[in-house]
Amino acid sequence: MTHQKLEYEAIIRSHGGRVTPQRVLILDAICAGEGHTTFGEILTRVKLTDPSIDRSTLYRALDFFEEVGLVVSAEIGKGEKVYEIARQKPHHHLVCQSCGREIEIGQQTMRQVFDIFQRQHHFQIGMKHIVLLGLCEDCQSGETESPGPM
Amino acid sequence: MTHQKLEYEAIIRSHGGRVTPQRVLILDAICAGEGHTTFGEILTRVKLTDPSIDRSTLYRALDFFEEVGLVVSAEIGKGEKVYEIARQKPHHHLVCQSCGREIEIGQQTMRQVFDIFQRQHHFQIGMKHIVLLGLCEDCQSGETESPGPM
DNA sequence: CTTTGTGCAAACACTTTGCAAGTCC
DNA sequence: GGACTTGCAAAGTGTTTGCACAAAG
Repeated sequence: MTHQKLEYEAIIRSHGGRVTPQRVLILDAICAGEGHTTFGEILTRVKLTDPSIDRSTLYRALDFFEEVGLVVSAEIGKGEKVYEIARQKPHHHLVCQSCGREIEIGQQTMRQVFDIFQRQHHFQIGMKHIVLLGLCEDCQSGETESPGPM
Repeated sequence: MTHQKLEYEAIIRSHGGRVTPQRVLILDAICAGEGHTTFGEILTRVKLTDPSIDRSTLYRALDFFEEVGLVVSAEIGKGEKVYEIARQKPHHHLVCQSCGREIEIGQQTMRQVFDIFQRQHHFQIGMKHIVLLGLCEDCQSGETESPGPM
């Protein structure tokens, strides 16, 4: 984790941002939470080291980290938002049954989907390449537009 | 929709609840929103007919409807909650690659998943029976437990 | 007539914003 | 020193709660 910190700093700086002790602390706190971590968890963890850190600082830092791609967030049930360090992962696709177009599903998206199954069925998806069929944005209007039961 | 109203009333009453014009209006408003409807949409629709209905009434009504199973809600991105009338739909499964166990994915779960693809890729999943492979709750601990990249 | 539901207003919780002081580079 | 960040406090949003009155059964 330590040598990665250098990379964080480079990314932060390359976006015109500054490396402050608060931000480092926050990143550490997110790392500390294996996988997804909630806002509250991060705040608690951060406050252990520096109780003077304000909620607004955390909000702003998380926004910034997401913006520069250091952190990804995903919504999980009950309005809870979870954060985690971004990294490269397997790909998944959406394929349009009408025009054949292939769309790569983003990391964030798949994370959200997997989290749902994990939370609601305690099931860990193991597929490294999922393909889901349906209609892409363009074909949704052109197609039969069947609004029937999902 | 009209003859279903009788069923709603029966369900409401069977739970010791009362059928008020407000509740009927709210149910109608949810029905009117083909599929998922947000809190705001429901409120707007309801207020068209009766502007005196209060937000708190809507919150309480939705809670009640969910409690008695008349309505299901699903979280979609950004803390938005969507509501819809509960009913039977196509099934999807999770299949354990270790023990072969088959788990049916709940309506709510799949709704959430589909909403994610819709929102983030504007893609409408058209599959009537999706099967996802992975590890079920029991096998997650027994198996290799590879915590590696997703 | 009893119990439940509604509307209103106040209370809460969570997030965002403005700004002066502090800090990074 | 200049630009970016922080902490604090205030303002927004969205949701919940207390209570007297109204309505359903």
